[in-house]
Amino acid sequence: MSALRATLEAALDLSDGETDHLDRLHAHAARTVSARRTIVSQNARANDAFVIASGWLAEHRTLKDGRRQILNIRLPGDVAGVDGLTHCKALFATSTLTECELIPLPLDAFHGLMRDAPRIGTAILMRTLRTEALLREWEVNLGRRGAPERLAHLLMELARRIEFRGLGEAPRYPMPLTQGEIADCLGVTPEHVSRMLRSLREDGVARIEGKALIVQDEDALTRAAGFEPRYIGQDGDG
Amino acid sequence: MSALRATLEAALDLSDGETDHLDRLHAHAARTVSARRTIVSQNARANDAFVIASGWLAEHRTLKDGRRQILNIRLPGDVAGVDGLTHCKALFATSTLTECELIPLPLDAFHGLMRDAPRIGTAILMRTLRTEALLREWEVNLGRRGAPERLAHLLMELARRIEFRGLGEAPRYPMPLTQGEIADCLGVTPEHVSRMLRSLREDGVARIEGKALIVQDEDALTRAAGFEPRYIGQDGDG
DNA sequence: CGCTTTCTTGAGTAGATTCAAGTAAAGTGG
DNA sequence: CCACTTTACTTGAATCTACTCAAGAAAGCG
Repeated sequence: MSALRATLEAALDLSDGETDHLDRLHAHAARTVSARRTIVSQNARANDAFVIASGWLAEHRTLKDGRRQILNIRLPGDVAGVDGLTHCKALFATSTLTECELIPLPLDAFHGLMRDAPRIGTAILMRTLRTEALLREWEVNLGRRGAPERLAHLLMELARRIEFRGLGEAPRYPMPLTQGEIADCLGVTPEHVSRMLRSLREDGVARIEGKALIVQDEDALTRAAGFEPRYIGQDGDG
Repeated sequence: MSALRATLEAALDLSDGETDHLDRLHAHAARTVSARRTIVSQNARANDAFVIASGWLAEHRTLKDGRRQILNIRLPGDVAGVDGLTHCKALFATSTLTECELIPLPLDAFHGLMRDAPRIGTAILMRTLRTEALLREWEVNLGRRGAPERLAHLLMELARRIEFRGLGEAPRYPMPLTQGEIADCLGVTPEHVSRMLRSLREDGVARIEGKALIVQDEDALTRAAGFEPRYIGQDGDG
């Protein structure tokens, strides 16, 4: 509960009636899901959106021949699955990357919410829309940056988003992704990710150890990424 | 006016008060913009969203060294620039690909709209959110498909969207993009686009002639694209 | 018509893949 | 806690895709 309410209150200054509506939205108890489980399958009909209380999610799509692209990483505080409002069938799958605590928001309750507390509905939609900024950055990454640049960019983006939410601090950030999953974010092979990480490690720029990312030389990583962080933060991150 | 109102009426069944609000939104006259002009620059503050009455727009982002990625193509009937509501500065540029007639929707009027006619505001936001489905498909395209597959996929997507809006019919569709622009959609070089188009032409699959795309063998093109059209249409296109 | 932009085509190159083999790490069940 | 199984990671060599550079042809535009 608090996660979503806190975000919305920062933007809106809610009335009592509105907080009531909001509380009714997450009548359901938080659901704990273990790592690497699929919450919503491609083409399935979703019944709930989720507020992520803890843990990481990935939105991804798999082609018929097995190639997979991760479209977006969702961190604690994000609202995932709002697309269920606008599409009958999920165009992409949503899976846990770590164990997650998810607070379900029943999608059918949204319609009532739009009627009875439109400011909240609008705020959630606009918040979701803000999040989509990340997708465009990923498009640039996939389309117009070379693989090492893409990797550096992904690492910087995650570090910034983690910092912004107070989930970690320089130089050490949580990093639950496997190299295979990183490969699926970047559109490259896992072998290539391994080679690129070795190069970053040997150059003393950054390393992944255990489930942590250690950024040893942030300037170098920023340069390697051509990172322009405008799209993270109040104005960009969701 | 009619473009947006027609779309919304299909979904909503508007009251008189609501159509009034909608009409007030486009108090301003349609603006004609010639081809290859930038409507909104990267990092600029936008004052209006736009309903595209006619013409094609591209959303794109340019890196410091000049590499450019087209993020999305917008066709007549689309609403562009709603992201101005959620971001102070534009994270990407918006430019005309052809001469366009654009109906400005002042962004500051949106806030009143959300208060006074929330159903309309919500409908516009949800419509925008639906459009974002295309971005995810582009991510898959850029990340996990080879260049010829990507090209075929782009052509199929455009053909379907054009058909869906009644702007063209098989086997001949409007195609105002230059090969350089296609390259910027696909994340490849213009030379490579030229080569791939030659190959499609020589195989009798599809050709671009003048400013038209002629799909000679739709099955072959669909196969070449690995095209899965679920994301176009009522449930996906915006 | 001349000028610019767009397109075409070729040859050589670089970046990332594939395939293959082996090592390390993380779970699982006794 | 250990042996076993599985998954994740590493590294190398050969291959292929798409890029770069270069130069010329065609198509638009004033």
